[in-house]
Amino acid sequence: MKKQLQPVDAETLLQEHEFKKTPLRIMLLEVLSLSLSPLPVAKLIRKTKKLAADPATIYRALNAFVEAGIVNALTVDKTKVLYELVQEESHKHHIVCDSCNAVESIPFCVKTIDQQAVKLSRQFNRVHSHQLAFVGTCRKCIRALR
Amino acid sequence: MKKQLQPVDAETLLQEHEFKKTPLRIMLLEVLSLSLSPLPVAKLIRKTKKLAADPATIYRALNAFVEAGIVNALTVDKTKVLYELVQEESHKHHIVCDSCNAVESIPFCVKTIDQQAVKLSRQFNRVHSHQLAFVGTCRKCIRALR
DNA sequence: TGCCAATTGCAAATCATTTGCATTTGTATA
DNA sequence: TATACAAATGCAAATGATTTGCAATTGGCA
Repeated sequence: MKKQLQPVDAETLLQEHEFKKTPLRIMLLEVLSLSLSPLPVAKLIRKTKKLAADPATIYRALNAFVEAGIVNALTVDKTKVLYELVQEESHKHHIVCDSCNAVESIPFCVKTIDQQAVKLSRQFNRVHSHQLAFVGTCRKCIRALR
Repeated sequence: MKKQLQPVDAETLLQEHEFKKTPLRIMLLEVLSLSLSPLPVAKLIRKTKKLAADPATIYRALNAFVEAGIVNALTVDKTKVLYELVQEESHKHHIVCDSCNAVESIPFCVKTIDQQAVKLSRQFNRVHSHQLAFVGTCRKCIRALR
């Protein structure tokens, strides 16, 4: 039942998306792939501090990854953005501790989420709120765009 | 079946929460209560421009309302925060157009959301993504806090 | 090896939001 | 109705994360 964490082959991933294999980008993808939960930029900066990369460079890399669909940016609230590698497997949702910021993944997609999913998360016993927003394109815009 | 929009009694609401009944705060609550969808700060500034209130004052009012539980701040993504009056009735979720920013409410709570809910939204025909995060307090923090 | 575009570092710019502080305003009470 | 005090406001300045311009560096390919 326990899922084995397999480090993604960062170099291959970069190559597939026509990115250069730079030390920073490789390390970013490795850190993300080895993390059990989505990470904030601050933590990514710390985890790559060996490379002493400029924050601007890290932001640029993350934005490029999100744009390419390699990485998902999860906005928990105004000031809390977390990055996670997009995994082949299931789309994930998350539960965040508003005290220590611990993040746990809930391996259900919206389709099947219900109170059960929350209960299944054993690390939490109080859920104060949740935020859900779908993003898409409305008909008016689709018409206007063509 | 059509829901009638009833303007909230802003003054009573303010009084109940021990806020002073100032013109700005009254108008903010009225604008929010009359809106069919959550509104960004920019729009709230425009809708209250008669009062020529300082943005700082509007932010302060909104934060106070959120803190008091009168208003809900919905974070769609990093740079898109929408405010809505908390209504007695059902907890709502939303679908946002990433092109024109139109927002539509989905009158289902997570408990019952599934593909059906998305289909029921007639204004949209492409849904690119959705973000869901529960916020709560994990056991570790609850233990630490007492 | 050499070239060119992608990536980076650094500094400066951005921009929404917050904060400090003096002034004004709402409300409770005499 | 007048008085007093905390809440609310306006204004200007600070904040702070993220972005951008630009010159220098680096990775990948001929």
